[in-house]
Amino acid sequence: MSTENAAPEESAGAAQESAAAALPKAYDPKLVEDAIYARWEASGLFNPDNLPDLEGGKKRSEPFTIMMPPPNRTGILHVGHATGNALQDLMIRFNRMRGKRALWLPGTDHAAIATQVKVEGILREQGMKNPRRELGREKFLEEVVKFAADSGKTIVMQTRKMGASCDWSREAYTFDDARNRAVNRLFEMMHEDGLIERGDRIVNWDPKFQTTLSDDEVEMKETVARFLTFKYDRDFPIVISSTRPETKFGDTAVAVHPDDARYAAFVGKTFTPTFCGQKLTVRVIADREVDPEFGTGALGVTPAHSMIDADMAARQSPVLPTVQVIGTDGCMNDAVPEEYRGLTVKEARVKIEAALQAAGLLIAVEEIKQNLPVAERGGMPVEQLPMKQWFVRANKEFTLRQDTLGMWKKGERTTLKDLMREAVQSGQVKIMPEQFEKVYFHWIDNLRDWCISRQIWFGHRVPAWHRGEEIVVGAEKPSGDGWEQDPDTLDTWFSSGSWTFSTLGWPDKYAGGVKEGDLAKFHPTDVLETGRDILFFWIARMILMSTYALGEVPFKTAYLHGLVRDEQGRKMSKSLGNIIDPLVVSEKFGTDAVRLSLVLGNSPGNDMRISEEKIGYFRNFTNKLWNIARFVMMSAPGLARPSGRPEPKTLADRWILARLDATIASVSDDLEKLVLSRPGETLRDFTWNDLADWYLEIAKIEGGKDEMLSYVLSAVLKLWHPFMPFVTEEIWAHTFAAGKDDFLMVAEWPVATGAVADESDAKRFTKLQEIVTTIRNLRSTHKVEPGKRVDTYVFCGSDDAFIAEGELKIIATLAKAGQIHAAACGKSEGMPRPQHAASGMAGTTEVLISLEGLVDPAAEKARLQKEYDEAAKYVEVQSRKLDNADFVARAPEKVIALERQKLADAKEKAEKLTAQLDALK
RNA sequence: GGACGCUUAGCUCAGCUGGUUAGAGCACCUCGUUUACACCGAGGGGGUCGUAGGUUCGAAUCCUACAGCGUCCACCA
Repeated sequence: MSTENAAPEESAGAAQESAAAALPKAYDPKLVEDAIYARWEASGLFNPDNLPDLEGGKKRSEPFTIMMPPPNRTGILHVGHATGNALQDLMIRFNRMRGKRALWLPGTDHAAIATQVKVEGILREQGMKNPRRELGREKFLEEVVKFAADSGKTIVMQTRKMGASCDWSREAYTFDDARNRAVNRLFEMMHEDGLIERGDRIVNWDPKFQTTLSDDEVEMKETVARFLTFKYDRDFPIVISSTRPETKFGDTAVAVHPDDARYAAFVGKTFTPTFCGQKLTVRVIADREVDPEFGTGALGVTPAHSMIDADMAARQSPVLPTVQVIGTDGCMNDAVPEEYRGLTVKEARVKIEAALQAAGLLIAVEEIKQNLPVAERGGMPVEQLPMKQWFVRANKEFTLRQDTLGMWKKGERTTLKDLMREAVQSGQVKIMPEQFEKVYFHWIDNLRDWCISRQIWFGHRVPAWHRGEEIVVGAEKPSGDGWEQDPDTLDTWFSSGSWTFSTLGWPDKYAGGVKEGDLAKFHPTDVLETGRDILFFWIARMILMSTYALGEVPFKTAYLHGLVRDEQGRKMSKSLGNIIDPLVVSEKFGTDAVRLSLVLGNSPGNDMRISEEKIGYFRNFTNKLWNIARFVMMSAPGLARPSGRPEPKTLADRWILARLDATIASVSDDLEKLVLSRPGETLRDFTWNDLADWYLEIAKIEGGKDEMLSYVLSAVLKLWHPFMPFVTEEIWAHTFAAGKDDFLMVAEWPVATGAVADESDAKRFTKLQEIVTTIRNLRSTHKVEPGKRVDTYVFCGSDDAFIAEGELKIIATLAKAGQIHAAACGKSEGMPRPQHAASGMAGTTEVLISLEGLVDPAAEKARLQKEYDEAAKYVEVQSRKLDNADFVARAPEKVIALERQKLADAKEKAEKLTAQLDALK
């Protein structure tokens, strides 16, 4: 890794110069990105097992692991994926350069229902009416598998385009054989522990896609509903209300509040009213959940079609019977009178209202706002139906297995809910941003049993076998004849819940509670970075699965990014036409620019806005860095890979090294803490302001900067690499790379070497900048011709650092001053003041430029007067503050000293401005 | 109904545990073809930090209430 003894300096320099000249003036990402990615991939360095030892031969020991949230194989990557990729690659590349064994494991998600729905849609567009029926299970699945395969390929290609340094040799798919073994094993274990059971419960049913849904897949949509107040029949003594009269055929009770005097006499009695031609058996029950203020204070209880009613029914003794009146097709079933059978719920609702009206039973109709449960996917209404399904029991007590790792005590009684809660409460899993932990706990508190069986075809088949009434759980078909595998598939989140450990070899690499291979090396993972919208769907379920199966958390930190919105803050959607396709903008502006625009200004949990304008800004920045490199290559003929920190020769050298050190320290510290936006901003400020605008300009003046420029540029490239890998790697190849196989990607992260500029250096440099700015300002306001050099006089204030000859030359050049007359504090007596001059203040330093005739004396006077007024006002404010006895008595010594200094400076400034004003007369 | 978050320059946002004469980028105005960069450089204008109280020597920063916006959860049959 040493280049010190390369070619003789001169020829190396010449080569460099011509190389720089050969570089185009503008960086063109299109020409280099694909080739760079191909070289990275070919190097094998994405695989942590191939990473080189550290300097001094030290082995990499500490792992750093991220599991890529597998994108759904439903199409193409969107800007949300690109955001995740940029953030994860940033963390991975930083930690790789820091010397860790960095593993970023990629993959894709079969996404069961989402993919099947997508393919059904495509087949319908192609003319099929009912693809599932027309094709049959086997043929239909072939179509889905084919689609998923294509989609998977596209996604992997797109992930490469984004520059993701993930280990493709370990790529996983949620629906491959290894993941299937994990799913089956988990199902068996949980079944053995009584945590998975088959039961008759009320489930969410999607009549359109003909499948159950979990609670999290159901959303509430506000709608206007007709709220009917009526009686079942003339003789029934209680008036009830409902927005869904069609379900009343399934009523088995009327519930009232136990303290409601109006109905107390009826409680416990059973009636047999006839509702729209159907004889009901209705018990009047008391339940504290009933709100006596709402409606009539009495409600018809329909245990078959409402989870809440079902809960109420279960609390009764004896338990209320369940009468199902709606079928899986979303239509009234045979349990209702003939005239209603086969009607959709909507049709039945209208018909019943009319019937009640005709019979004189309808007392009132009111339009009310109501939240209707609809499918998260598709938006169609969801029915609650009683069905026999498989459930994960969140509240069931069980005994922790003996072969878990013992982060939780083996053999103890617990519940899945408690495991999920404790993982975060104990601090073993940290959620960023922290406020999401509350949301997480709240979700756990409200969690019901999780229905995991789905009636769709694409997915992991439930590992259970039926023969008549017999059921056997297991991946293998039981011996004997007549066994049929359960036709249902598992909720896609059941399989993705095991993502962090199934991808590392579980269960094969987990014998008797001992982790082996990758599982031992990389689990628990370090960070799980994903969108905040899947906190419940996925984060919570991974914690559940991992703590249950391994007794170990899946990751130490869950980092949740917000939604990416358009520049007006709207969600991106096809219908709005405001979608930003990461690949399209990468093509236009370069991948690095896209990545920067997704990382800078992005804080965990908060939505962020993105626009082409913003990406364009970062494209400009990549070009800026490119040109900084071009400049360094041209102006430093001895450019070479630095072996250590060079010896600074001038004030500017000491200053830039100190600034670089501070930048390295701050950027490293932030990235360690997973603060990802601020370090990018810190770096940008350093690169653009300190380095390009000041140091490089000074380097042109001072010269002899080969070592300094080599050192600073190489550090800057390393610091930027995790943020914008392509342009930095490309520059590296043209500058410091020892050969084709020497990648910046595995260069070691810079270390702050300790401040080299003391406080007086920093102060002197700041003063230099202020003086330059003041002169430029004077020239600009007095419209001095651009090329014209004017004599300049600088009178340092009482607190100013001495300005040396070398610095005067810098000031003169940067500010295009002519001769500079300068005097340090207390040495200005002999120095002449110009006759005709424009004057200004750089802090307490007076700056005058000699002018033949002022452009506008009145304007100049007004300008100085304004400046004086501000200074005078500040003097007043500060004086008042320091005259305040309470302030002087209570504020800390340091603050008081600081305020005194500010007052003194302001006074000095005001005095000098007074003199300047006088001189104008 | 409950919880959480946001409200700082025309726009997008920084301002960590209270002490800056309140910052950046974009946009805007003026000037500039100086051999890294016009995907650039130099200079400039622009904010009583949502409102009202409170704590404090001192509040954009802490507390309370209110308003507006947003998100999540629950859901009254």
